[in-house]
Amino acid sequence: MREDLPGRPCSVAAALNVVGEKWALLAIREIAFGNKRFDVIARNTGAPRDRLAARLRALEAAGVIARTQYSDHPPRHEYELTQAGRELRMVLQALRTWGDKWAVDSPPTVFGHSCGHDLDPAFVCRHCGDEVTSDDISLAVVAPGWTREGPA
Amino acid sequence: MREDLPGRPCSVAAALNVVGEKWALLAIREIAFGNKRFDVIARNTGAPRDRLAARLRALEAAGVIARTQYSDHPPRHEYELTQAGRELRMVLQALRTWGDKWAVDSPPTVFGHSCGHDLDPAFVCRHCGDEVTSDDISLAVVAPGWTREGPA
DNA sequence: CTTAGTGAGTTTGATTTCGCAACCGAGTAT
DNA sequence: ATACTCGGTTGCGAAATCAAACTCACTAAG
Repeated sequence: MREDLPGRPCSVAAALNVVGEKWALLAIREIAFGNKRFDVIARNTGAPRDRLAARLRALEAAGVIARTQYSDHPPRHEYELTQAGRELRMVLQALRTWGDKWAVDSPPTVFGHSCGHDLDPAFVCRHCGDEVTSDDISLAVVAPGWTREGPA
Repeated sequence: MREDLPGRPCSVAAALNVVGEKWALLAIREIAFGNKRFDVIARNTGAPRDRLAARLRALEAAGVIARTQYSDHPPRHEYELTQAGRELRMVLQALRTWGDKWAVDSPPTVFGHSCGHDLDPAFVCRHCGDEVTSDDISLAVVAPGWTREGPA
C-alpha cells in the first residue's frame, strides 16, 4: 500500500488509490447492503463479471473486504466488509448526499438512522459543535511535499 | 446527465458518473485549494496533461467547475468550483478522513475549521443530534427498481 | 533581435484497462 | 438426462490511460 503516488502526498489520493477504480465503490455499496454473493453484486452494480472479480480481489488485498468460504464442494465464497470497509460507508453517504442533490432528478433511496428518523446527516465540528459547510474548511498544516501552489 | 446507468438507480452511481473517472476528484481538490491554473493542477495531481484537459472539460460540462477566460491573447482560462463543485468538498473530506485512517501512515494534512480549531468532523443526525457512525445507517425507502436482493 | 521561458493545451504511439460473450467445473433441481 | 445456479476464467476487440514531444501565442532577458 506504499506505492508512490504521483502528485502531492494526500490522503484523498491514497484513498482513491484503494477505491478509485471503476466499480469498486459500487461493489462496496452492495456488500454494505448485505449482498454477499458474486452474482447479486454483479447484477446490482452492472459491472462486467471479469472486472468485478478483479475488483473484489483488489479490495480484499487492500483489506476493505473479506472473502470467506461458505461451501467446500463446490468452493463458494461470500464477501463482507472489514472495519475499513464499513467506514467507507461514510464516503458512500457523502457521495449519495451529493448525488441526490446534483446528479439525479429525485433521490431513489432514503436511508434511516437508528434513532428512527430518516437520515439527514450533517457534518459537525467536534470542537465548536457547529455544522461544517464546505465553505469553512481551510488547509491548516501540511506535511513536507505540500505548498499552496505546489512543489516545483 | 440522464444517461442510463447500469445496475440499480442510485445516487452514488450517478455521482460517480460525474466524478468517478480518474483524476476528477484530485483536480477538484486542487481547484478547491484555489489553484486555478492548468499547469499547477497538472503538477499537483500528477495527472497526464491530456487526461487532465479531458477531465476539466467533462467537469465543466457537468456543471461542477466553471472555466473563465482571464486573457484574450493568448486565450488563457482559469478554473473555479461552482456551487455543485464546492459541495463536493464534503466528499473529499469523507475520503480524506478515511484515507487518513486507513490508507496512509500519518495524515499529510490537517484542516482547520472556521471556529479556529483543527477540523475534526463528525456526521450527525439532524433529527436526534447524535453522531452517525457507519453502523447505524439502514436503507429505509426505495424507489422502483430497488429491492434488497436486486432486480431479476 | 534573437533566444529562452511560460501557459495551456494537442498529438503521437505504446500500454492498460474495460467490456462482452462464451466457456467451465461442481454441484442442485426437474 | 437435461437444465440451471454459482462463481468465476478466458479470449479478444474497443476504449481509456500514459509519458513524452510538439504547438501556438505570447513575455522576459540579453
